[in-house]
Amino acid sequence: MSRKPCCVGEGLKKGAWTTEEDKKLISYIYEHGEGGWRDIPQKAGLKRCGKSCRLRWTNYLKPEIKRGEFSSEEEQIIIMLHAARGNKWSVIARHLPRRTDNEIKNYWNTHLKKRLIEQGIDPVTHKPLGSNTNPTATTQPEKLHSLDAPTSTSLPLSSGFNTVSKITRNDVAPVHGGSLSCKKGIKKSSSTSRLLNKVAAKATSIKDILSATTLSYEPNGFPTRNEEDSSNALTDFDPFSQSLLHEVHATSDFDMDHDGYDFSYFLEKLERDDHNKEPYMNVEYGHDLLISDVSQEVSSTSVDDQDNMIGNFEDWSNYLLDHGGLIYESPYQN
DNA sequence: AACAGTCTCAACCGCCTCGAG
DNA sequence: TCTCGAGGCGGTTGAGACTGT
Repeated sequence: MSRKPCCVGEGLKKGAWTTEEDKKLISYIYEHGEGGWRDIPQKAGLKRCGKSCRLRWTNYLKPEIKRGEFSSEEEQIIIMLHAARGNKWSVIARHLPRRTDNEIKNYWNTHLKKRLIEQGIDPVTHKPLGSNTNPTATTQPEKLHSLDAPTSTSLPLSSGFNTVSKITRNDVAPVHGGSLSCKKGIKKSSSTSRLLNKVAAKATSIKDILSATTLSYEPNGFPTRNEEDSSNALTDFDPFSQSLLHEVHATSDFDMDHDGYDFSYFLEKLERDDHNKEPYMNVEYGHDLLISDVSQEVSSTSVDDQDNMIGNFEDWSNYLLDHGGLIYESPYQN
């Protein structure tokens, strides 16, 4: 017994939405609010199925959606979260204010995945491609960590990171076929390790990010317009402002051309901490690094969950800040 | 200019989850 | 407890844009 498909109906239109249809949908939702998607097409005078209306609204028309090119910080947060959670686009989207899961998914599939491959990193496992046999997957361990990090980065098999290594773009053999292009404004990516350091530097602003994007809504589903508070945050807020970037660049010697990929060390530390039951960050690899309990995944409206996420973010950033010397010093750097 | 190959991303599809009755 | 429908989610598709020859 199979369920009747949602979008079965005579004369229902498919394909690209027209401006006129958009106007009708926006107008209806502005007046009546979101919800009751099944009834919206008829009430709004649209020959679309409710699901199509919902997708069009949530992925494209919703006023708070941020469109346009992803910043390098957004890119790297995606990479990091993908490493932690896999293709959980909706979970990743919750950590990227004003981005939709669909947009993130598309961006991953068309840009980031290729770039990781180009760098010799398996986009599924986030391990070096062919790590068991690839001699380039090992580098001088003494160069990897300036603190008391172990010189070996091997992990137990169960961790899924048994052969994690530090690699640089210069280390990576050309991808088979070698024609992965970076089109349309794609910048050379920086490494996840730099991401972690950058995010750590910014992590103290995460509360601001979250609070700035905690919007109140009118009954019609649109953000409350209040010049004094959250609406300013909505329209003006840029979680990756140039001033922040400037600070980060100043402290991390940001260099797009010489990248490491030492996220693995971070994960290794998590693994060790978990085994040792160290209190300050008790999460396992495979759990959300920001939201340690899957059952507590963030609801965008839950204060408790948000606090929980902030707490995890702080733990995470503290870890990174405590290991500020993690940045891999590439032997190829000048 | 024309064509073919490639890329991008909006939109669709089908399954899953959750809550109401 | 079960059924059903709404909404959510991740994978996939295909039209149009872009690029190379």
